[in-house]
Amino acid sequence: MRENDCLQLMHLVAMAPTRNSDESDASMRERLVNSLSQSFPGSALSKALSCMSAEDSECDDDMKDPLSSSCFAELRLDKVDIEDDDELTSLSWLQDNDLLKNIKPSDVDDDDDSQKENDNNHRDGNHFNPTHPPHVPYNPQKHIHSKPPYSFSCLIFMAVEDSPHKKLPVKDIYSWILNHFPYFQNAPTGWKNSVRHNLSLNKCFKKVDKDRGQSIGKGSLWCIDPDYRPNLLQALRKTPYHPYHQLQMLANPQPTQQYHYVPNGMRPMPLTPRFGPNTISPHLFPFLSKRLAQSNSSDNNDIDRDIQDVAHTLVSLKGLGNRGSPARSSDGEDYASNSYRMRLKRKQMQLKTDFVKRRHTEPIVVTEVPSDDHTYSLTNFANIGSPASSIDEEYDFGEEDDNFSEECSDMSDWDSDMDEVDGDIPNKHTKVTPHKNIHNSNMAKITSRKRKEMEEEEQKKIVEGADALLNLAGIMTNSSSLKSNRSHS
DNA sequence: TAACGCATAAACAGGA
DNA sequence: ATCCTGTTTATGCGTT
Repeated sequence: MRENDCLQLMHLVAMAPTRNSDESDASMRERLVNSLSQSFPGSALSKALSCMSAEDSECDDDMKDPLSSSCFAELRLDKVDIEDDDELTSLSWLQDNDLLKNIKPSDVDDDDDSQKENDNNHRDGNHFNPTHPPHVPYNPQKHIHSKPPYSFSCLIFMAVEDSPHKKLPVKDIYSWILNHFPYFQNAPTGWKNSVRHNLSLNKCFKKVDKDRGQSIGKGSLWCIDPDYRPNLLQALRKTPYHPYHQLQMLANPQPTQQYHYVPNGMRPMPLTPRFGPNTISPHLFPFLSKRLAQSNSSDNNDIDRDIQDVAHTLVSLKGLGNRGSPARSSDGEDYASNSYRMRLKRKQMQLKTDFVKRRHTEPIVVTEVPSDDHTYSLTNFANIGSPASSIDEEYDFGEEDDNFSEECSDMSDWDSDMDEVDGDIPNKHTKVTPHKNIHNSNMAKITSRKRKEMEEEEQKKIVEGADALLNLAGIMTNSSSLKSNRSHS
């Protein structure tokens, strides 16, 4: 099964749009693998890609599951060996792909230069580089003297979302930020004040009533206001240094990409890989996939919530609009072709209908204006929802949600649709590959209960694989996420 | 230029 | 008394 996923992933990697139309699948795959491994050494996805690329039998089985970690997990980059880190200059992948071939070496080496500058600033005293160089992929463990390019809102959001119960006391928020962004270990202590200030003032965050008998010390638990969660997701999406941006840039060159035209008439080079408001955001899906990956040990409610929220966001984003990108699938079909877009559009409409049915009382909180992302100032939608006195009333921390799976089961044409888009993705119910035939023959010997468990497990993996594949190709995968949700039912 | 988002600093109150 | 948490106000900077 996992090998099958790997093959699918490789297929999609090969499908991913290339900058050079005549570039081979192999070279494209190699580019992706190099890109990921160089920019984010140790990341689960890059390891998984490396395993598949090299067909390395020594790779752990776990590494073949590229969705075992989320964007947040990626942010939790292990402390990498300094030597290795130096070798893996963050921009080398750009050079490899001719994206920086027109830029002066001094520019290319800005990563190191900025680091040296940061070191100098640090030695000078209390100076910390206030901003991270816009053209250097940010590595929180490496650029420990660069202020993270994330707002405090995003940092808090990530911390809370990365917690098991999506609620944290302020002290743990501090800890999460310190652990993931060593910059703050040496930064002036004012940042804690800023965190508290943000928690208090930012409407995205709400205090949770402490459970009785729960001893967390002083203070309350903080969680994300579900009404504002899409805003935070969008704000995070617009953050230019997300680990998956490089993958995004390779797999889905954006027509909205801002380009800097070099003077000698050479090819333009991308500036900060900033997303436009309607572009596809792959990093949303690793986040979702984390919840999927956690599904083995948690109930489905959180998954439902994330699927809903992310899909809700993406539907609203009209994220199918990979506008103008003449990407082609492996069978030569133009992603921008009418037939392709029509099929995706059908799925989009299906999703839309579903979510309108399910969450018709909840406003769509997706903005195209950055100023609407954050909520120091009140926005109208915030008052539409029910003013529950306790956040627990709005935000279920673990109750089962049965309705959603039932509604999703109505989406009968999903499988066929998926097969149209990518014929290699197996149908979760009826279509059986030869590989699965063998599998099913063995399954027949097992008790029905055990078989059901195994099937559920397998479906999760299928969906995760499909998610990864589509993400790599820059295709919206809320559909596959919803499929996964249905598979839980 | 104004409005806004955001960061930062500071004062203050209340609780552990 | 001290520290932590939470709230509020003020200010400055950058962006739109």
